Amino acid sequence: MREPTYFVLAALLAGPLHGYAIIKRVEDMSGGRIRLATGTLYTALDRLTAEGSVRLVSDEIVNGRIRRSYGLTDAGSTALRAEAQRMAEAARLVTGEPAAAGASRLGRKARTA
Amino acid sequence: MREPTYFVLAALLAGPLHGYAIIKRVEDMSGGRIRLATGTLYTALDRLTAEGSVRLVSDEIVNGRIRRSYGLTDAGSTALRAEAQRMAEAARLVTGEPAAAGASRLGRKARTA
DNA sequence: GACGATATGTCGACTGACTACTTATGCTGG
DNA sequence: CCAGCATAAGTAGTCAGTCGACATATCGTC
Repeated sequence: MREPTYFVLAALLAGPLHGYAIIKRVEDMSGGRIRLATGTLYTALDRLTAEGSVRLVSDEIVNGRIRRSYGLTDAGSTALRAEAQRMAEAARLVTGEPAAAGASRLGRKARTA
Repeated sequence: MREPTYFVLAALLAGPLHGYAIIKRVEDMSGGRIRLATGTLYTALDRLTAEGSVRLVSDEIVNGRIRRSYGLTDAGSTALRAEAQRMAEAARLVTGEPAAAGASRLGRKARTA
């Protein structure tokens, strides 16, 4: 899973949002670092919907225009948490920080560089 | 940076390795989860060399065949650590774990979303 | 001598992200 | 009053990176 996809799912953790709101939320969550282009967002939403990580939760008409809200499915939530675990472990390999609880003896930073 | 690229750099953290050794090291580091295809590895090494994250450190002849060893450059090491930081932060958004080491002495800040 | 491990490398296909563009409304300032 | 910005949803074309398959070569072993 690549970063934009990950952040789209993460943005929906707290509840369903519509497209534009996802863009804003991701920008906020990432400290302004990640700015999803609409092309990235909507193709990602289509893909995530097709694979069952996300689902369309509402289809309202606001000001004469459609507003689609997307939410995480159980599968999406599970996939997101699994991905977060993988990322944390991968990061630990480099940062040398031990796992918070139940640390598996991953070698600390090697002295030899 | 995508996962295979990240692991190639991470494998070189402890010192230079040749191509096949990188594949084995990555498999080991990731608990068998990541198996680099040779196509992925050698194109990644070419790309990383071109962008200055990796450099060819030796060109030995072993058993009549060339063996190329690659090592991290300072730029590569910096990029890798920066990436690990980003990944750790992104993971934290989902896992909800606070920053592990170094956070304790700062004293807990008020809840920042 | 066939096969698996070691070892390096190329090529074409595929996925996902990016840039750029389109359409449309509401609000605000000059 | 209309220019420009924020909001809002999308499409099309392109590009980068990964992957599977293939090619080649040596060494040990069965």
